[in-house]
Amino acid sequence: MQSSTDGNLLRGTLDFLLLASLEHGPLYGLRIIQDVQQRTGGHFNFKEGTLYPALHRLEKRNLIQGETRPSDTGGPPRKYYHLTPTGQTELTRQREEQRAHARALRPYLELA
Amino acid sequence: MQSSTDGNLLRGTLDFLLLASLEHGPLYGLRIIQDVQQRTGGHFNFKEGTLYPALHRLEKRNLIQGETRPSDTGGPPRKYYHLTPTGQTELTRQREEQRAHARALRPYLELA
DNA sequence: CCGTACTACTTTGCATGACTACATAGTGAG
DNA sequence: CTCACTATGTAGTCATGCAAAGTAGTACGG
Repeated sequence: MQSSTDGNLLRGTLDFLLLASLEHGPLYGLRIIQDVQQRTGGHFNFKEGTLYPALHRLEKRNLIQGETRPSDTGGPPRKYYHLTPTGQTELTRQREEQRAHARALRPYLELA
Repeated sequence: MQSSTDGNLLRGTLDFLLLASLEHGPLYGLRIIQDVQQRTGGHFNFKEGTLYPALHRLEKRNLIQGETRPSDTGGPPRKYYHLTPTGQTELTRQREEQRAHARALRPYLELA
């Protein structure tokens, strides 16, 4: 499991997080996990069994594309993923969807 | 399907919406759907096949409790659900969880 | 070389839960 | 009796997050 989130809350957000992580340049798998952890103050920390299937899913949908490169710090080669044009479009769409979701939820979060 | 939301986004939010709907007094199933629709400006509108199993799930966890009452407008009897003390506690917990989720997501929603 | 450690990616199997579609039933009108 | 409307219920399907285990590549100590 992850530290802070119920798995159900990650659903429908994971793909968005991955796409958004690649928005400013290619990253490889394990690096994405660290990236998301940092940017969310440790809130999201999923494991490889969550990450890699998701990446493959996105690649199959042609939203991202992977490219294997040798590691520069020693270690096995890394698979760097970058957004495709379709992926960028989808990211924009999902960002708006996330915003709408947050907006719709707001009345339920205020007050007790 | 629903109009605005991807089903995955509803996951982990549905139970919270239901609990929150009952916070200010008992409601019956179909009425909850209308209630949520209204309070979210039509964003969430799930169907009976989504609602009832969720209600049963919550009742099995003793977070809500149902009570059948005759309809006051004609029609079949209605099952009014109300929060149990445990349910109220759980609602508070989930509300904080939702807030944390929204907070963690914020950096990804800003800017392009 | 060999064993160990670390990094990186992959896969299997499972459990959860939203959705579609359909089923059941109470009530009142005509 | 039949039709329409309301209300609750459920079976089957599908997507997907997760734990756990496996496979490699690289470097280093001996």
